[in-house]
Amino acid sequence: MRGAVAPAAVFYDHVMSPRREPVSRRDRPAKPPLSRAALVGAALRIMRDEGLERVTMRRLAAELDTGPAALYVYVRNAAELHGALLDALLADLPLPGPGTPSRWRDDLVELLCAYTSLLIGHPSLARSVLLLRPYGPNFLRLFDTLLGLLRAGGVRPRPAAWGVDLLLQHATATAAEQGTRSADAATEAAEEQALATAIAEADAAAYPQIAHARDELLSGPGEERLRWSLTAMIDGIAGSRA
Amino acid sequence: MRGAVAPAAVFYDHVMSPRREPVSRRDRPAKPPLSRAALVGAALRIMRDEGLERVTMRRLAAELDTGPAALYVYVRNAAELHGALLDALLADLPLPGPGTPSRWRDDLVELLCAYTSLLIGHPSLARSVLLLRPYGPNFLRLFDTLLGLLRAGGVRPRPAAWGVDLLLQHATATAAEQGTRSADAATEAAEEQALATAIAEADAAAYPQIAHARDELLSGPGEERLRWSLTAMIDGIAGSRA
DNA sequence: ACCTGAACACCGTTCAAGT
DNA sequence: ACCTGAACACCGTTCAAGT
Repeated sequence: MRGAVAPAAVFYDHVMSPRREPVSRRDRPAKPPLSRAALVGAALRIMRDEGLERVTMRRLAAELDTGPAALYVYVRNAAELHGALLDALLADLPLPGPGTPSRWRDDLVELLCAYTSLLIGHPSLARSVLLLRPYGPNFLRLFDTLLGLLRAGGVRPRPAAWGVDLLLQHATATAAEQGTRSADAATEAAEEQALATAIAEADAAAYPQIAHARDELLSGPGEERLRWSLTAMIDGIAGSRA
Repeated sequence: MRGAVAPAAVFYDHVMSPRREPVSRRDRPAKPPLSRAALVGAALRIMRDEGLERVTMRRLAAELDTGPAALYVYVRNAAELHGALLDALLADLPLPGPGTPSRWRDDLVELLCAYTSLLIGHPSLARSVLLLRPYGPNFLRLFDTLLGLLRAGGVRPRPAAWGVDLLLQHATATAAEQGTRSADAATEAAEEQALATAIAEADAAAYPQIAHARDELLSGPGEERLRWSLTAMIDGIAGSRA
Protein backbone atom coordinates (compact mmCIF):
# COMPACT_ATOMS: atom_id res chain seq x y z
CA MET A 1 0.00 0.00 0.00
CA ARG A 2 2.78 2.39 0.90
CA GLY A 3 4.70 1.48 -2.20
CA ALA A 4 2.01 2.89 -4.44
CA VAL A 5 2.41 6.37 -2.98
CA ALA A 6 6.11 7.03 -3.44
CA PRO A 7 6.09 7.28 -7.26
CA ALA A 8 3.29 9.79 -7.05
CA ALA A 9 5.38 11.90 -4.70
CA VAL A 10 8.23 11.79 -7.17
CA PHE A 11 5.96 12.82 -9.99
CA TYR A 12 4.58 15.65 -7.91
CA ASP A 13 8.05 16.91 -7.31
CA HIS A 14 8.70 17.07 -11.01
CA VAL A 15 5.59 19.09 -11.67
CA MET A 16 7.21 22.27 -10.43
CA SER A 17 10.91 21.44 -10.44
CA PRO A 18 13.06 22.73 -13.24
CA ARG A 19 15.35 19.99 -14.54
CA ARG A 20 18.79 20.24 -13.07
CA GLU A 21 21.62 17.74 -13.17
CA PRO A 22 23.49 17.30 -9.89
CA VAL A 23 26.83 18.73 -11.01
CA SER A 24 29.58 17.05 -9.00
CA ARG A 25 32.46 19.47 -8.72
CA ARG A 26 34.79 17.86 -6.22
CA ASP A 27 36.94 20.95 -5.74
CA ARG A 28 34.15 22.73 -3.81
CA PRO A 29 32.48 22.14 -0.42
CA ALA A 30 29.61 20.94 -2.61
CA LYS A 31 26.65 23.05 -1.72
CA PRO A 32 23.86 20.64 -2.70
CA PRO A 33 21.80 21.77 -5.70
CA LEU A 34 18.46 23.40 -5.03
CA SER A 35 15.33 21.53 -6.01
CA ARG A 36 11.81 21.32 -4.79
CA ALA A 37 12.70 18.12 -2.96
CA ALA A 38 15.68 19.77 -1.28
CA LEU A 39 13.47 22.66 -0.18
CA VAL A 40 10.82 20.40 1.26
CA GLY A 41 13.45 18.21 2.92
CA ALA A 42 15.11 21.14 4.64
CA ALA A 43 11.74 22.56 5.64
CA LEU A 44 10.76 19.19 7.09
CA ARG A 45 13.93 19.14 9.19
CA ILE A 46 13.38 22.63 10.55
CA MET A 47 9.73 21.82 11.26
CA ARG A 48 10.61 18.66 13.14
CA ASP A 49 13.32 20.35 15.17
CA GLU A 50 11.79 23.74 15.84
CA GLY A 51 8.20 23.81 14.64
CA LEU A 52 6.58 25.26 11.56
CA GLU A 53 6.69 28.81 12.90
CA ARG A 54 10.46 28.74 12.35
CA VAL A 55 10.05 27.55 8.74
CA THR A 56 10.12 30.97 7.14
CA MET A 57 11.31 31.65 3.64
CA ARG A 58 14.26 33.56 5.06
CA ARG A 59 15.19 30.87 7.54
CA LEU A 60 14.82 28.13 4.94
CA ALA A 61 16.97 30.07 2.50
CA ALA A 62 19.66 30.47 5.13
CA GLU A 63 19.53 26.73 5.80
CA LEU A 64 20.05 26.09 2.08
CA ASP A 65 22.79 28.67 1.91
CA THR A 66 21.01 30.96 -0.53
CA GLY A 67 18.79 34.01 -0.56
CA PRO A 68 15.05 33.96 0.00
CA ALA A 69 14.35 35.02 -3.58
CA ALA A 70 15.83 31.78 -4.90
CA LEU A 71 13.09 29.74 -3.24
CA TYR A 72 10.41 31.27 -5.40
CA VAL A 73 11.70 29.26 -8.33
CA TYR A 74 10.44 26.10 -6.62
CA VAL A 75 7.38 27.19 -4.68
CA ARG A 76 4.81 29.81 -5.50
CA ASN A 77 4.58 31.08 -1.92
CA ALA A 78 4.81 30.05 1.70
CA ALA A 79 1.33 28.51 1.71
CA GLU A 80 2.25 26.17 -1.11
CA LEU A 81 5.30 25.09 0.84
CA HIS A 82 3.04 24.20 3.76
CA GLY A 83 0.91 22.11 1.44
CA ALA A 84 4.03 20.28 0.28
CA LEU A 85 5.00 19.65 3.92
CA LEU A 86 1.61 18.11 4.59
CA ASP A 87 1.98 15.84 1.60
CA ALA A 88 5.45 14.78 2.68
CA LEU A 89 4.07 13.87 6.09
CA LEU A 90 1.18 11.96 4.59
CA ALA A 91 3.63 9.59 2.89
CA ASP A 92 3.92 7.93 6.31
CA LEU A 93 0.20 7.47 6.81
CA PRO A 94 -0.68 3.77 6.68
CA LEU A 95 -3.75 3.23 4.54
CA PRO A 96 -6.04 0.30 5.21
CA GLY A 97 -5.73 -2.73 2.93
CA PRO A 98 -8.68 -3.99 0.88
CA GLY A 99 -10.38 -5.39 4.01
CA THR A 100 -13.89 -6.65 4.42
CA PRO A 101 -16.60 -4.23 3.31
CA SER A 102 -18.39 -4.61 6.64
CA ARG A 103 -15.46 -2.92 8.40
CA TRP A 104 -15.82 0.33 6.46
CA ARG A 105 -17.01 2.27 9.50
CA ASP A 106 -14.13 1.20 11.73
CA ASP A 107 -11.63 1.64 8.92
CA LEU A 108 -12.90 5.15 8.40
CA VAL A 109 -12.53 6.06 12.07
CA GLU A 110 -9.10 4.46 12.29
CA LEU A 111 -7.79 6.19 9.21
CA LEU A 112 -9.07 9.57 10.32
CA CYS A 113 -7.60 9.03 13.78
CA ALA A 114 -4.27 8.11 12.23
CA TYR A 115 -4.39 11.26 10.09
CA THR A 116 -5.17 13.30 13.18
CA SER A 117 -2.33 11.83 15.25
CA LEU A 118 0.06 12.48 12.42
CA LEU A 119 -0.95 16.14 12.44
CA ILE A 120 -1.05 16.38 16.23
CA GLY A 121 2.71 15.96 16.06
CA HIS A 122 2.76 19.22 14.10
CA PRO A 123 -0.07 21.41 15.41
CA SER A 124 1.17 24.53 13.69
CA LEU A 125 1.11 22.71 10.36
CA ALA A 126 -2.44 21.62 11.11
CA ARG A 127 -3.37 25.26 11.73
CA SER A 128 -1.90 26.22 8.38
CA VAL A 129 -3.53 23.31 6.56
CA LEU A 130 -6.89 24.38 7.96
CA LEU A 131 -6.63 27.49 5.79
CA LEU A 132 -5.46 25.57 2.73
CA ARG A 133 -6.87 23.39 -0.02
CA PRO A 134 -4.30 20.61 -0.11
CA TYR A 135 -3.95 18.83 -3.44
CA GLY A 136 -0.76 16.81 -3.21
CA PRO A 137 -0.75 13.18 -4.40
CA ASN A 138 -0.66 11.71 -0.91
CA PHE A 139 -3.52 13.89 0.15
CA LEU A 140 -5.48 12.86 -2.92
CA ARG A 141 -4.75 9.23 -2.10
CA LEU A 142 -6.11 9.74 1.42
CA PHE A 143 -9.15 11.47 -0.01
CA ASP A 144 -9.66 8.65 -2.49
CA THR A 145 -9.44 6.03 0.24
CA LEU A 146 -11.95 7.85 2.43
CA LEU A 147 -14.34 8.16 -0.49
CA GLY A 148 -13.99 4.44 -1.12
CA LEU A 149 -14.80 3.57 2.48
CA LEU A 150 -17.95 5.66 2.44
CA ARG A 151 -18.89 4.08 -0.87
CA ALA A 152 -18.38 0.66 0.67
CA GLY A 153 -20.89 1.78 3.29
CA GLY A 154 -23.44 2.44 0.59
CA VAL A 155 -23.13 6.22 0.67
CA ARG A 156 -23.87 7.86 -2.66
CA PRO A 157 -21.29 10.08 -4.43
CA ARG A 158 -22.66 13.45 -3.35
CA PRO A 159 -22.95 12.85 0.38
CA ALA A 160 -19.69 10.90 0.19
CA ALA A 161 -17.84 13.77 -1.44
CA TRP A 162 -19.26 16.36 0.94
CA GLY A 163 -18.83 14.01 3.87
CA VAL A 164 -15.13 13.42 3.28
CA ASP A 165 -14.60 17.17 3.27
CA LEU A 166 -16.46 17.41 6.55
CA LEU A 167 -14.53 14.60 8.19
CA LEU A 168 -11.12 15.85 7.09
CA GLN A 169 -11.96 19.37 8.15
CA HIS A 170 -12.81 18.20 11.63
CA ALA A 171 -9.78 15.94 11.90
CA THR A 172 -7.51 18.81 10.85
CA ALA A 173 -9.18 21.24 13.22
CA THR A 174 -8.79 18.78 16.09
CA ALA A 175 -5.07 18.57 15.48
CA ALA A 176 -4.87 22.33 15.15
CA GLU A 177 -6.39 22.79 18.58
CA GLN A 178 -3.89 20.51 20.23
CA GLY A 179 -0.56 21.61 21.50
CA THR A 180 0.89 25.05 21.83
CA ARG A 181 -0.95 27.70 19.92
CA SER A 182 1.48 30.39 21.05
CA ALA A 183 5.22 29.99 21.14
CA ASP A 184 5.08 30.96 24.80
CA ALA A 185 3.63 28.18 26.97
CA ALA A 186 2.50 30.61 29.68
CA THR A 187 0.53 32.76 27.23
CA GLU A 188 -0.94 29.59 25.86
CA ALA A 189 -2.12 28.44 29.28
CA ALA A 190 -3.67 31.84 29.96
CA GLU A 191 -5.62 31.73 26.70
CA GLU A 192 -6.82 28.21 27.38
CA GLN A 193 -7.90 29.34 30.84
CA ALA A 194 -9.88 32.31 29.58
CA LEU A 195 -12.60 30.11 28.11
CA ALA A 196 -12.48 27.68 31.01
CA THR A 197 -12.87 30.54 33.47
CA ALA A 198 -15.67 32.09 31.44
CA ILE A 199 -17.53 28.78 31.44
CA ALA A 200 -16.81 28.01 35.08
CA GLU A 201 -17.99 31.45 36.18
CA ALA A 202 -20.84 31.87 33.70
CA ASP A 203 -23.90 33.17 35.51
CA ALA A 204 -26.55 30.46 35.66
CA ALA A 205 -29.30 33.03 35.16
CA ALA A 206 -27.73 34.54 32.05
CA TYR A 207 -26.46 31.26 30.60
CA PRO A 208 -28.72 28.50 31.92
CA GLN A 209 -27.72 25.90 29.35
CA ILE A 210 -24.04 26.42 29.97
CA ALA A 211 -24.69 26.02 33.68
CA HIS A 212 -26.59 22.81 33.00
CA ALA A 213 -23.86 21.26 30.86
CA ARG A 214 -20.90 22.84 32.66
CA ASP A 215 -19.05 19.62 33.46
CA GLU A 216 -19.24 18.32 29.92
CA LEU A 217 -18.13 21.61 28.42
CA LEU A 218 -14.84 21.40 30.23
CA SER A 219 -14.26 17.75 29.46
CA GLY A 220 -11.18 17.93 27.28
CA PRO A 221 -10.91 16.66 23.71
CA GLY A 222 -8.70 13.60 23.79
CA GLU A 223 -9.15 10.58 21.63
CA GLU A 224 -12.54 9.62 23.06
CA ARG A 225 -14.00 12.90 21.94
CA LEU A 226 -12.47 12.67 18.49
CA ARG A 227 -13.84 9.17 18.03
CA TRP A 228 -17.24 10.31 19.19
CA SER A 229 -17.24 13.25 16.75
CA LEU A 230 -16.13 11.14 13.82
CA THR A 231 -18.72 8.48 14.58
CA ALA A 232 -21.50 11.04 14.92
CA MET A 233 -20.52 12.61 11.61
CA ILE A 234 -20.27 9.29 9.83
CA ASP A 235 -23.69 8.30 11.15
CA GLY A 236 -25.13 11.56 9.90
CA ILE A 237 -23.45 11.24 6.52
CA ALA A 238 -24.46 7.60 6.05
CA GLY A 239 -28.02 8.38 7.04
CA SER A 240 -28.27 11.32 4.64
CA ARG A 241 -31.15 11.34 2.21
CA ALA A 242 -29.28 13.76 -0.09
CA MET B 1 -33.86 38.90 22.74
CA ARG B 2 -31.33 41.40 21.41
CA GLY B 3 -31.77 43.61 24.39
CA ALA B 4 -30.42 40.97 26.73
CA VAL B 5 -27.06 40.94 24.99
CA ALA B 6 -26.04 44.58 25.11
CA PRO B 7 -25.50 44.79 28.89
CA ALA B 8 -23.27 41.76 28.76
CA ALA B 9 -21.12 43.50 26.16
CA VAL B 10 -20.80 46.49 28.43
CA PHE B 11 -19.83 44.26 31.33
CA TYR B 12 -17.25 42.50 29.19
CA ASP B 13 -15.73 45.81 28.24
CA HIS B 14 -15.25 46.68 31.88
CA VAL B 15 -13.45 43.46 32.62
CA MET B 16 -10.25 44.66 31.02
CA SER B 17 -10.73 48.42 30.82
CA PRO B 18 -9.05 50.61 33.34
CA ARG B 19 -11.45 53.19 34.69
CA ARG B 20 -10.99 56.51 32.93
CA GLU B 21 -13.17 59.58 33.03
CA PRO B 22 -13.68 61.27 29.67
CA VAL B 23 -11.78 64.48 30.42
CA SER B 24 -13.31 67.29 28.38
CA ARG B 25 -10.63 69.82 27.67
CA ARG B 26 -12.21 72.15 25.14
CA ASP B 27 -8.95 73.93 24.30
CA ARG B 28 -7.60 70.89 22.42
CA PRO B 29 -8.60 69.09 19.20
CA ALA B 30 -9.96 66.49 21.64
CA LYS B 31 -8.22 63.26 20.84
CA PRO B 32 -10.81 60.84 22.22
CA PRO B 33 -9.65 58.88 25.27
CA LEU B 34 -8.42 55.36 24.74
CA SER B 35 -10.50 52.52 26.09
CA ARG B 36 -11.12 48.93 25.15
CA ALA B 37 -14.38 50.03 23.50
CA ALA B 38 -12.58 52.71 21.48
CA LEU B 39 -10.01 50.15 20.37
CA VAL B 40 -12.60 47.64 19.30
CA GLY B 41 -14.65 50.34 17.59
CA ALA B 42 -11.72 51.58 15.55
CA ALA B 43 -10.70 48.02 14.71
CA LEU B 44 -14.23 47.29 13.57
CA ARG B 45 -14.15 50.30 11.26
CA ILE B 46 -10.85 49.31 9.70
CA MET B 47 -12.06 45.72 9.32
CA ARG B 48 -15.26 46.79 7.61
CA ASP B 49 -13.44 49.17 5.26
CA GLU B 50 -10.27 47.25 4.48
CA GLY B 51 -10.48 43.76 5.96
CA LEU B 52 -8.96 42.21 9.05
CA GLU B 53 -5.54 41.90 7.48
CA ARG B 54 -5.21 45.67 7.75
CA VAL B 55 -6.16 45.64 11.44
CA THR B 56 -2.63 45.45 12.77
CA MET B 57 -1.58 46.83 16.12
CA ARG B 58 0.49 49.47 14.34
CA ARG B 59 -2.28 50.49 11.98
CA LEU B 60 -4.83 50.56 14.79
CA ALA B 61 -2.51 52.68 16.92
CA ALA B 62 -2.06 55.13 14.06
CA GLU B 63 -5.84 55.32 13.66
CA LEU B 64 -6.14 56.16 17.36
CA ASP B 65 -3.31 58.65 17.16
CA THR B 66 -1.02 56.84 19.55
CA GLY B 67 1.81 54.33 19.58
CA PRO B 68 1.34 50.56 19.30
CA ALA B 69 2.61 50.01 22.83
CA ALA B 70 -0.37 51.91 24.26
CA LEU B 71 -2.79 49.27 22.96
CA TYR B 72 -1.36 46.61 25.21
CA VAL B 73 -3.01 48.30 28.15
CA TYR B 74 -6.39 47.25 26.76
CA VAL B 75 -5.76 43.95 24.99
CA ARG B 76 -3.32 41.19 25.83
CA ASN B 77 -2.36 40.60 22.22
CA ALA B 78 -3.64 40.69 18.65
CA ALA B 79 -5.49 37.37 19.01
CA GLU B 80 -7.51 38.72 21.93
CA LEU B 81 -8.44 41.71 19.81
CA HIS B 82 -9.77 39.36 17.14
CA GLY B 83 -11.86 37.63 19.77
CA ALA B 84 -13.30 40.97 20.78
CA LEU B 85 -14.10 41.75 17.15
CA LEU B 86 -16.01 38.49 16.84
CA ASP B 87 -17.98 39.30 19.93
CA ALA B 88 -18.80 42.77 18.67
CA LEU B 89 -20.08 41.27 15.44
CA LEU B 90 -22.15 38.68 17.29
CA ALA B 91 -24.14 41.46 18.96
CA ASP B 92 -26.01 41.70 15.64
CA LEU B 93 -26.85 38.01 15.47
CA PRO B 94 -30.61 37.52 15.92
CA LEU B 95 -31.27 34.68 18.33
CA PRO B 96 -34.45 32.64 18.03
CA GLY B 97 -37.24 33.41 20.47
CA PRO B 98 -38.64 30.75 22.83
CA GLY B 99 -40.43 28.98 19.97
CA THR B 100 -42.01 25.60 19.93
CA PRO B 101 -39.77 22.76 21.04
CA SER B 102 -40.59 20.79 17.90
CA ARG B 103 -38.80 23.40 15.82
CA TRP B 104 -35.45 22.82 17.53
CA ARG B 105 -33.85 21.25 14.45
CA ASP B 106 -34.81 24.06 12.07
CA ASP B 107 -33.94 26.69 14.65
CA LEU B 108 -30.53 25.11 15.03
CA VAL B 109 -29.86 25.13 11.29
CA GLU B 110 -31.16 28.69 10.92
CA LEU B 111 -29.07 30.03 13.77
CA LEU B 112 -25.92 28.35 12.52
CA CYS B 113 -26.58 29.63 9.00
CA ALA B 114 -27.06 33.12 10.37
CA TYR B 115 -23.79 32.83 12.29
CA THR B 116 -22.07 31.65 9.12
CA SER B 117 -23.41 34.47 6.95
CA LEU B 118 -22.33 36.98 9.54
CA LEU B 119 -18.79 35.61 9.35
CA ILE B 120 -18.86 35.22 5.58
CA GLY B 121 -18.91 39.02 5.51
CA HIS B 122 -15.52 38.87 7.20
CA PRO B 123 -13.71 35.76 5.97
CA SER B 124 -10.35 36.80 7.38
CA LEU B 125 -11.93 37.14 10.82
CA ALA B 126 -13.41 33.66 10.41
CA ARG B 127 -9.93 32.35 9.63
CA SER B 128 -8.58 33.94 12.78
CA VAL B 129 -11.50 32.73 14.92
CA LEU B 130 -10.85 29.19 13.72
CA LEU B 131 -7.58 29.30 15.62
CA LEU B 132 -9.13 30.87 18.70
CA ARG B 133 -11.19 29.86 21.69
CA PRO B 134 -13.72 32.70 21.80
CA TYR B 135 -15.19 33.45 25.20
CA GLY B 136 -16.92 36.81 24.88
CA PRO B 137 -20.43 37.26 26.28
CA ASN B 138 -22.14 37.26 22.91
CA PHE B 139 -20.32 34.12 21.92
CA LEU B 140 -21.33 32.50 25.21
CA ARG B 141 -24.91 33.51 24.58
CA LEU B 142 -24.80 31.87 21.14
CA PHE B 143 -23.27 28.78 22.68
CA ASP B 144 -25.92 28.74 25.37
CA THR B 145 -28.70 29.03 22.82
CA LEU B 146 -27.32 26.20 20.70
CA LEU B 147 -27.00 24.00 23.78
CA GLY B 148 -30.61 24.75 24.64
CA LEU B 149 -31.82 23.80 21.18
CA LEU B 150 -30.04 20.47 21.31
CA ARG B 151 -31.45 19.92 24.78
CA ALA B 152 -34.92 20.64 23.44
CA GLY B 153 -34.24 17.86 20.96
CA GLY B 154 -33.62 15.46 23.78
CA VAL B 155 -29.85 15.40 23.42
CA ARG B 156 -28.05 14.72 26.69
CA PRO B 157 -25.46 17.18 28.09
CA ARG B 158 -22.33 15.42 26.90
CA PRO B 159 -23.23 14.94 23.23
CA ALA B 160 -24.85 18.37 23.31
CA ALA B 161 -21.69 20.04 24.60
CA TRP B 162 -19.44 18.20 22.18
CA GLY B 163 -21.96 18.65 19.39
CA VAL B 164 -22.14 22.43 19.72
CA ASP B 165 -18.37 22.59 19.43
CA LEU B 166 -18.55 20.49 16.30
CA LEU B 167 -21.29 22.58 14.72
CA LEU B 168 -19.63 25.91 15.47
CA GLN B 169 -16.31 24.65 14.24
CA HIS B 170 -17.82 23.70 10.91
CA ALA B 171 -19.78 26.90 10.56
CA THR B 172 -16.65 28.94 11.25
CA ALA B 173 -14.57 26.86 8.84
CA THR B 174 -17.20 27.31 6.14
CA ALA B 175 -17.00 31.07 6.48
CA ALA B 176 -13.21 30.90 6.54
CA GLU B 177 -13.18 29.12 3.19
CA GLN B 178 -15.33 31.72 1.54
CA GLY B 179 -13.99 34.82 -0.06
CA THR B 180 -10.46 35.87 -0.71
CA ARG B 181 -7.86 33.91 1.15
CA SER B 182 -5.07 35.96 -0.33
CA ALA B 183 -5.10 39.69 -0.68
CA ASP B 184 -4.44 39.22 -4.38
CA ALA B 185 -7.49 37.92 -6.24
CA ALA B 186 -5.40 36.38 -9.03
CA THR B 187 -3.26 34.37 -6.58
CA GLU B 188 -6.46 33.29 -4.88
CA ALA B 189 -7.96 32.04 -8.12
CA ALA B 190 -4.80 30.10 -8.94
CA GLU B 191 -4.85 28.40 -5.52
CA GLU B 192 -8.50 27.53 -5.88
CA GLN B 193 -7.77 26.11 -9.32
CA ALA B 194 -4.91 23.94 -8.12
CA LEU B 195 -7.24 21.56 -6.30
CA ALA B 196 -9.86 21.72 -9.04
CA THR B 197 -7.26 20.87 -11.66
CA ALA B 198 -5.82 18.08 -9.53
CA ILE B 199 -9.29 16.57 -9.15
CA ALA B 200 -10.26 17.11 -12.77
CA GLU B 201 -7.05 15.51 -14.01
CA ALA B 202 -6.71 12.81 -11.37
CA ASP B 203 -5.85 9.51 -13.03
CA ALA B 204 -8.80 7.16 -12.80
CA ALA B 205 -6.48 4.20 -12.25
CA ALA B 206 -4.58 5.81 -9.40
CA TYR B 207 -7.59 7.51 -7.83
CA PRO B 208 -10.64 5.47 -8.78
CA GLN B 209 -12.95 6.87 -6.11
CA ILE B 210 -12.13 10.45 -7.05
CA ALA B 211 -12.88 9.57 -10.67
CA HIS B 212 -16.18 8.06 -9.64
CA ALA B 213 -17.30 11.07 -7.59
CA ARG B 214 -15.61 13.73 -9.71
CA ASP B 215 -18.67 15.84 -10.42
CA GLU B 216 -19.71 16.01 -6.79
CA LEU B 217 -16.23 16.90 -5.61
CA LEU B 218 -16.25 20.06 -7.62
CA SER B 219 -19.77 21.05 -6.63
CA GLY B 220 -19.10 24.22 -4.71
CA PRO B 221 -20.08 24.89 -1.12
CA GLY B 222 -22.90 27.37 -1.17
CA GLU B 223 -25.79 27.38 1.21
CA GLU B 224 -27.16 24.01 0.12
CA ARG B 225 -23.97 22.31 1.11
CA LEU B 226 -23.79 24.11 4.44
CA ARG B 227 -27.36 23.11 5.25
CA TRP B 228 -26.63 19.54 4.29
CA SER B 229 -23.53 19.41 6.50
CA LEU B 230 -25.31 20.93 9.47
CA THR B 231 -28.23 18.59 9.10
CA ALA B 232 -25.99 15.54 8.80
CA MET B 233 -24.09 16.58 11.91
CA ILE B 234 -27.23 17.29 13.89
CA ASP B 235 -28.63 13.90 12.90
CA GLY B 236 -25.45 12.22 14.03
CA ILE B 237 -25.35 14.16 17.29
CA ALA B 238 -29.01 13.56 18.08
CA GLY B 239 -28.66 9.87 17.31
CA SER B 240 -25.59 9.50 19.52
CA ARG B 241 -25.69 6.81 22.18
CA ALA B 242 -22.91 8.57 24.17
C1' DA C 1 -1.83 54.20 35.82
C1' DC C 2 -1.04 55.24 31.47
C1' DC C 3 1.48 56.82 27.31
C1' DT C 4 5.70 57.68 24.41
C1' DG C 5 9.77 56.67 21.80
C1' DA C 6 12.42 53.54 20.32
C1' DA C 7 14.08 49.42 19.73
C1' DC C 8 14.34 44.10 19.11
C1' DA C 9 13.78 40.65 16.20
C1' DC C 10 11.89 39.58 12.68
C1' DC C 11 8.43 38.79 8.19
C1' DG C 12 6.87 37.58 2.57
C1' DT C 13 7.68 39.02 -1.76
C1' DT C 14 9.60 41.49 -5.79
C1' DC C 15 12.94 42.96 -9.04
C1' DA C 16 16.92 44.52 -11.56
C1' DA C 17 21.13 42.73 -12.43
C1' DG C 18 24.18 39.17 -13.07
C1' DT C 19 25.78 34.24 -14.66
C1' DA D 1 17.03 29.32 -16.41
C1' DC D 2 18.50 30.27 -12.26
C1' DC D 3 20.67 32.89 -8.43
C1' DT D 4 22.14 37.20 -5.95
C1' DG D 5 21.73 41.51 -3.57
C1' DA D 6 19.00 44.55 -2.08
C1' DA D 7 15.10 46.65 -1.31
C1' DC D 8 9.89 47.50 -0.32
C1' DA D 9 6.65 47.48 2.85
C1' DC D 10 5.66 45.96 6.57
C1' DC D 11 4.88 42.90 11.32
C1' DG D 12 3.99 41.89 17.12
C1' DT D 13 5.82 42.86 21.27
C1' DT D 14 8.76 44.79 24.97
C1' DC D 15 10.76 48.19 27.83
C1' DA D 16 12.88 52.18 29.91
C1' DA D 17 11.57 56.60 30.55
C1' DG D 18 8.39 60.03 31.16
C1' DT D 19 3.79 62.24 32.90
